Amino acid sequence: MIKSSRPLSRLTTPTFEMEFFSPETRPFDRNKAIHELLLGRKLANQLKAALIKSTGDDDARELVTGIFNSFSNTLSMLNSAESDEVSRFPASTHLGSPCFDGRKSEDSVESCKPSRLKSRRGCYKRRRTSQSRTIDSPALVDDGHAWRKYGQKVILKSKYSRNYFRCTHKYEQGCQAIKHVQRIDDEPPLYRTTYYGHHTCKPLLKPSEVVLDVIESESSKLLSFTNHFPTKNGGHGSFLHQHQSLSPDFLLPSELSAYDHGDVISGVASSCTTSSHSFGMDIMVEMESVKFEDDVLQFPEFS
DNA sequence: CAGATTTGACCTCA
DNA sequence: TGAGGTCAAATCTG
Repeated sequence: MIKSSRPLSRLTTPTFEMEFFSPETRPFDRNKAIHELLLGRKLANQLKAALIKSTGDDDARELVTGIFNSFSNTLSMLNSAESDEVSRFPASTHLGSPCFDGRKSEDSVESCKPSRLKSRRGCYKRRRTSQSRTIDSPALVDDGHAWRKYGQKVILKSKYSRNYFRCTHKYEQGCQAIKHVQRIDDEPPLYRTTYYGHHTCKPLLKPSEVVLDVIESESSKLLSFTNHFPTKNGGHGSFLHQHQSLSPDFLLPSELSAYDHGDVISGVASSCTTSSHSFGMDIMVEMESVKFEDDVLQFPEFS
């Protein structure tokens, strides 16, 4: 049988890629952006210190503090693609629905529906007042997770359609994380990503491994771990904000120079803690704040 | 051919 | 009742 050609409507409908990856809005270099933000924050902090010393002007100090916090918040957004601030579905959602069984079982859905049309009745519930976390960004940010698009919808009074994504591992591992992405502005381009649920899927690498990425510049060095790693209390480590309060006792010796972009470090981050920002996300930590002992990453401030 | 995307239909809820 | 969220068949892609 000859396959029917693609309907005209599909040809005329802008694809997600066309809509989101126009030349002026192609994905940006996330690491560079993070580095620039860190640099900005550092400079704001220096300015604040200088102001305190010289003028003591409260207004100026407040302004600089605001700038500093703004940098921190943006960094936090970039790093916590998935945080535990991210929503939970209501207990009844999906898990409580008659058809939820972690699916992949397209068959299992089948099992709970006598006929195709009736089948969907009651098989899913709309999220209601579940918490969510929204990030606005000038470009699409790769949050390090594998997403699969499952829908697209024209939104009333909105120029751009909303795109719906679920975790690729939804059916294999029952991961309930989803996100909605919508372009909300033209000039400058602005994308709103709303995350619901959190990733419960396992990382791609072995739990004892993290991929190290070294971001380097004249003023500072950063380590970026592009995978999860386990913590003492069974969670996953994260280093949002905390590295601001590091003890200088742990200034990094030469060990780190032995590691380079993309290195895989075997071992366990033995002493990091989970915080309100603590799972399933990329981890950025200032180079000076970690050290290696017997190839084990040490995060002293959490010991 | 398996996995991803598209898109119309269906469903829930305000 | 209709806007928005999800499903799933059809289609595409690597």
